[in-house]
Amino acid sequence: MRHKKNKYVDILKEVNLRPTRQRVVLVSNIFNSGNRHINAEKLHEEVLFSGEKVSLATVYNTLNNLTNAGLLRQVKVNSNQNYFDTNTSAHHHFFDEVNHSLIDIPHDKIKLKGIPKPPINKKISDVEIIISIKNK
Amino acid sequence: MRHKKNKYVDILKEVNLRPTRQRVVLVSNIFNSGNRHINAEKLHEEVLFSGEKVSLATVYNTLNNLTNAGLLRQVKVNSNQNYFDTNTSAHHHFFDEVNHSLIDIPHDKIKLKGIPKPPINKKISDVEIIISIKNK
DNA sequence: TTAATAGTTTAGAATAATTCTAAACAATAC
DNA sequence: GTATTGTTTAGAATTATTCTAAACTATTAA
Repeated sequence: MRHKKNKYVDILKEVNLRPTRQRVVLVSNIFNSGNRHINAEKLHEEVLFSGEKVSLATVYNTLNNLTNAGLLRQVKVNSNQNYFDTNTSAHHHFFDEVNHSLIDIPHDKIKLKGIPKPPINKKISDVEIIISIKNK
Repeated sequence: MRHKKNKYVDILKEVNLRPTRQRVVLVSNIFNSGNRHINAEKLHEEVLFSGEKVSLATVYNTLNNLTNAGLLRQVKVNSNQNYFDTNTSAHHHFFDEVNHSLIDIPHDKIKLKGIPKPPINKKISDVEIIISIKNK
């Protein structure tokens, strides 16, 4: 049973993060179910519920680690909590103001025309479209 | 000298907010210099610096009052603090990641095509484009 | 005008998300 | 295996913001 292949261990190794028990647990939780938008508190609850003991500080650390490693991306919306998106490629979002959930919009679905030049000595690092939605 | 006309008193009256000393001070600070993007802490400093005594709680209250009255609009960016924009009409923003400042982009400068339909029973309440910029 | 009332301001406490600290612990390299 | 280095943890600290309730002030009605 030694040398069992573990996808999540490999993910962590690839970005030079030690595959500790906590990180493997978190990474598997985050990445085992398609694209997700999650916040620290919610992820912590999920992990605790699944029976693993991980502190909230570690959840924050790991989310930040993964973001810095390029495996996650932060999405800033009109909510107190920070959301982390498993989809790190260019795309946009619906933001549901009622239940604070995010829905991906594929990048090429929306065509943008006329993006102005940034001020001198500045360059564009990101273009985000957030479409807020509420109940009819 | 009674009945001196005061633009800022009128602004407050129009939205049914009592023109108290503090509110008049804040409103004149906010609106006397073209379009601005400001946060509570900064506004508080400015007002104190100008010699007026207003508590930070009142700054927060007033910013929220004015936002609810439709005289300000919140802009959510990747910063800890909330920014309030004196331009409440539809438009977009550059967000300077280095010095956390916002720059307006006129609404009709950018053409959007292909905005997807929101999920059933939801309607779009807002479309925001935030173009993050950093130093070259 | 003045008194009553209804809304506002304030200091300071409370809250909530997040980060920090430093001691205990665990993964990796040798 | 052991040393080294990185990680986790509980709890404290920090930061932005809101809340509380007492003092105060603008407005209303007389």
